[in-house]
Amino acid sequence: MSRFWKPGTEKPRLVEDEEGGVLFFAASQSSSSSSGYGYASLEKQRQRLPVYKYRTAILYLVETHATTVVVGETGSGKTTQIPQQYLMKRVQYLKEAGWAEGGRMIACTQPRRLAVQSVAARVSEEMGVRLGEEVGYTIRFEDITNPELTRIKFLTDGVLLREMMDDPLLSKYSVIMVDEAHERSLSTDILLGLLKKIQRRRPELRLVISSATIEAKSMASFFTARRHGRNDEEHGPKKEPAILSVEGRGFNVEISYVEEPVSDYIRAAVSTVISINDGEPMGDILVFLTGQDDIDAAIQLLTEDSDSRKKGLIVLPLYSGLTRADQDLVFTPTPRGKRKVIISTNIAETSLTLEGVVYVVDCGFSKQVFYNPVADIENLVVAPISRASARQRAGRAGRVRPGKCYRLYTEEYFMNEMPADGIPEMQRANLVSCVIQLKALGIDNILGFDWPSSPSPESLIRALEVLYSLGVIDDDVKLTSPTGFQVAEIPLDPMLSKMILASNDYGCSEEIITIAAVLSVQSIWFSVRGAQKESDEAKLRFAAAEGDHVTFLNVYKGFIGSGKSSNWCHKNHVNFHAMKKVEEIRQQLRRVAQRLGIALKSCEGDTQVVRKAITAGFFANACRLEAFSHNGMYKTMRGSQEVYIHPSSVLFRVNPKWIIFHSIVSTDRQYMRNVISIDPSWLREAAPQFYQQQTINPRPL
DNA sequence: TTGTAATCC
Repeated sequence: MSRFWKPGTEKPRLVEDEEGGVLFFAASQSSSSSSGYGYASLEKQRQRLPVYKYRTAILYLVETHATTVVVGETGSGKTTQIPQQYLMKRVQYLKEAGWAEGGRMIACTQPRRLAVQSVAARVSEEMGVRLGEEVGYTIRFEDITNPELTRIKFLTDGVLLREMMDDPLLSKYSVIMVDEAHERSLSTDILLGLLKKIQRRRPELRLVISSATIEAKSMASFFTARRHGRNDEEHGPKKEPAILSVEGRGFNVEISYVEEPVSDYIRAAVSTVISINDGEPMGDILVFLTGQDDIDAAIQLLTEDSDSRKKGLIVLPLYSGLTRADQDLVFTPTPRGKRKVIISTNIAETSLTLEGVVYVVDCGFSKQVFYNPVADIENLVVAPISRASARQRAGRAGRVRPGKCYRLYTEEYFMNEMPADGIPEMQRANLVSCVIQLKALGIDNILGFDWPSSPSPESLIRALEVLYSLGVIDDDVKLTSPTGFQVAEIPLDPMLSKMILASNDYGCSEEIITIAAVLSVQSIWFSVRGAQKESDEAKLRFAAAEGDHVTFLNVYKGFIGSGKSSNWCHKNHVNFHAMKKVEEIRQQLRRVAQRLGIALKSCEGDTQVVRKAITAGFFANACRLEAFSHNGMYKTMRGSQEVYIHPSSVLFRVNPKWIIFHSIVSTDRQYMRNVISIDPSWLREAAPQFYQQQTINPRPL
């Protein structure tokens, strides 16, 4: 298809930069107003967005380049504007050219569900169409699109990856925009690698990669073909990616650093808040700490300070584990004469935007997961953030007017020691799900896959080992049929998927699907700090001697028996919202299971078959109680690691001889969460090649 | 005798 750019119309100024990319500089000097939108019409608001000025450039670049990297801060309007500007031009062109519409859609991916919903709503409003018609969205459990009408579709990158299993070339789409690519989430990175492959097969496909930082350069070089073919513009797009820089809408943020490194960032954060309150004009304060413990400690210190109480500080915590009602408190407008202090985890860095923040206090750390492929254990550790994160945090102060950011580390540290970019999740995560997804898409050479950032070979090999032991891949590292394909089809971790497949043989698919759904939510228990005692007592009402998984079945049964009552949940310290989510996941899994030919069947209380099915998926997590152990020490069958049952488990202090755990949290010890007792003979039944006879019999000490 | 950074299908 030829491009629609028409010579003679307004032409963007393009400048070749030193690396062969195309950099577009602002065509107009007129500054767009950045202040609040007031009562301006939507169209007026839109014209104020920086990206509006660049629309012809964007259209031109996308038409003439296979890949366009758009760099722009949040708020530049690139997410909402690029898809619709592009669509309108394209539809107009196709009409003018007398062509029927190709029927292909524009996809725009986001890492988070909430972003998908809000951006789709915004764009449909701007275009004056009903959501779900020309503009729609798809997230898990929600498909608000119409196959006949939808032209722009917003979706999570996870959903787009799932769509590839049915349509590997994503042939439904003519343009795919990957937003927030700089966040480098696992699914974004997988998607980028796959899109690069698709591009070779579909030269007419256009990619727009949107990134917030100077990471644009590495994105562009990733999408640059290794061997440069002839760039024949008459017959196709340029292979070299274009880079388009869109100015941001934010205000200046004045940065200050501490002169000496601080030894206690919580105390430092609190005293910074107090001095802002004493010496700076009105405006809310956002403090970045690492987790709930830090936040509670800081709030404690702040409320002890009688001065801050007197001076009308409203102190609010913010983290994902809070209830929605508590989270919503941070969005309520600050009363006149008062000042809000929001003490938050990383959730305020990317996932939600707080209006009214003028001051940011940044401790320089966040909690991050690191996967150890040798031990096959994920650790959550407090680690230094990157300079990119630090800039993102600072930017949160400049959304309504010029702001200030107080960094609780030295400028020297920022310049010389702080890493420029964070480590992509791909290099920190367990890759079992990622590898099976690629396998299902026919990527044979996983180790040689062209990743945006290569994961460690150790992690890949560990993932392949796990999949091999599950019987999901064979000796030739190919997906087995039907098991491998079925496991890939189920939207869960492969060990959970295998457990569901096995439940068919044991006649307990209804129970196992419930268990899989419960294990997919954070926690079904409602926990209030300081009220563990009541919570523990409530838990005992459901406790099963077999372990936590069977306990979940009892809770689920009670929940259904109550008519899914929130009151029942409240009385039993069960999290109603978590149970609603369990129901949703459960319904989806039942549909998938039926599609795979799994009979939906209940074992009517036979907990032995339930535990056997669990063993079929989680045999690698078997542990044996150490002989003569007085403190409940277990050792993993694989690797002989010291592990303990988590005190929140119903089997805590019960210490059955043989158990299987679902996951490990490592703090001062390695604690197993969600454990179930088993008979060791089931291990050989589930995985004969994994458990040789001799490893199960206790060795002489 | 204890903890839950943030996401997603």
